[in-house]
Amino acid sequence: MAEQKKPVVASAPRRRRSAEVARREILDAAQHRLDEGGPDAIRLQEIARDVGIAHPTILHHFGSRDGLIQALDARAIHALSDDVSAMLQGRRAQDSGVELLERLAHTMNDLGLARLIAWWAMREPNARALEGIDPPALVRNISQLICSQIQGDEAHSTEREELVSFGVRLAVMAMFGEALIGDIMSPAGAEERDTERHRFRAWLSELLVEKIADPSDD
Amino acid sequence: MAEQKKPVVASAPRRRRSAEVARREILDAAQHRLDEGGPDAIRLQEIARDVGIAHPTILHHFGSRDGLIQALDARAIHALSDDVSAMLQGRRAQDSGVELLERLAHTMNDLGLARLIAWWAMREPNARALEGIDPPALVRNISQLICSQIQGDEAHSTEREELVSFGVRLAVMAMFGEALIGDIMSPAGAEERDTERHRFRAWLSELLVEKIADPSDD
DNA sequence: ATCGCTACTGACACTAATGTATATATCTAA
DNA sequence: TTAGATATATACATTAGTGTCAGTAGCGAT
Repeated sequence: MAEQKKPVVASAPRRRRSAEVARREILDAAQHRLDEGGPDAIRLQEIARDVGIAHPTILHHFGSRDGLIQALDARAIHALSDDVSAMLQGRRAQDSGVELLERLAHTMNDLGLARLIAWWAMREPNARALEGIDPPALVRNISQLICSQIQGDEAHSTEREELVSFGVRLAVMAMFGEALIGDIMSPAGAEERDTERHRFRAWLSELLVEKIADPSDD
Repeated sequence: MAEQKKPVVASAPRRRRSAEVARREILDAAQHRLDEGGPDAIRLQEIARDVGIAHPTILHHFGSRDGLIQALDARAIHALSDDVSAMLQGRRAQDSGVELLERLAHTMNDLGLARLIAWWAMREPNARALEGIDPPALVRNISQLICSQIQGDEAHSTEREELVSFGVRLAVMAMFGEALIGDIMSPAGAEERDTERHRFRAWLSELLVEKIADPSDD
């Protein structure tokens, strides 16, 4: 009974990925959509079209749209974690502020972290800690990690602690802002804009190192 | 034929606002929704319920959901404009960096400007200049306005111009970031958090004034 | 080779949100 | 008081987007 309708046109030959690869491709496409058009642009059908699959496949891999978004969050969080720990292991940050800022800028921009964070922040009231991953807490912890790393093992006063935390906070804020609205703030063309941003970061790192290394005020 | 169904329960007595008041109430509610739950939370039916009206009334006043959002944008832009020009007229900003920052923080936070800007930025690729209002351009222009105001009428070198623009840029970025993810960065309770933020702003303004007033480097 | 697992698909059901049509109530003005 | 204008309501249409289901096809293992 109920004979299955045969498609009139032969459908394109099916490509079968491993589950892992499929998940990665889907996440990449979703990330791309988010970067291009914001949260509203994360549509299962669109993402599926980008990857070249049918949208139920996404649901097969992630369970639901929300599952996909959670996976997106989790991936970004882990990327940030790895990034930061690599950065901290590599060198004592204090003596090369520029590299720290550049690295931070890269993570915020190219990995699309700034957009994700901003999105979390907007949903914050209902921001649930998903499967053990609490993005806000992790960002906070990471910034504290950087603070302690900069301060090293030397004994330090409360004022100095605050000084360092303000410095890190400023750096994070600035790089976050740059990633999100840097384009808005600088009117120049693409090429010029890049060098301008580099100079801005260099200027900022100098400012920070100066201020933090020599707490001459109050 | 087709006799109109009479409502069984007497509906609440209708309150009739002026168009202006209605628009304002609706915009307020929409803004509130945006602040609470992010862009996705801007739902006509929910907003209507908040105001105490039926959702077609919103469509009557704004034409469409998109019209509502554009009105929201426009209102925020004008608020920012007014805010900034008032700030600039009031005093030469250079000698009181704190007030400038506080004012900026207020606009970003309480007026919900940061969220709107972030939202624009996310949709940026397709960000259309709506009915003569181009939010990114306006933000950019305003920051340039501040720059010129700070620099005053004195003759100034290119380096100094860049210095000032970097300073303003940093201030805007920091206040923008604070408004969006300030909560994430500071773990403390609400009371303590506020004073912490004030101290951060004070610190930053000092930093900026110092650096800009005395360009001793490079 | 063929067998089983599962990635994948097309068709469809369901929901929720926007938008439309038309009637009604309230305010202002004469 | 009446008349016009319009802010508002109810009911419905439409669409778009998520999620379900049952069947298909590619790949690895025996």
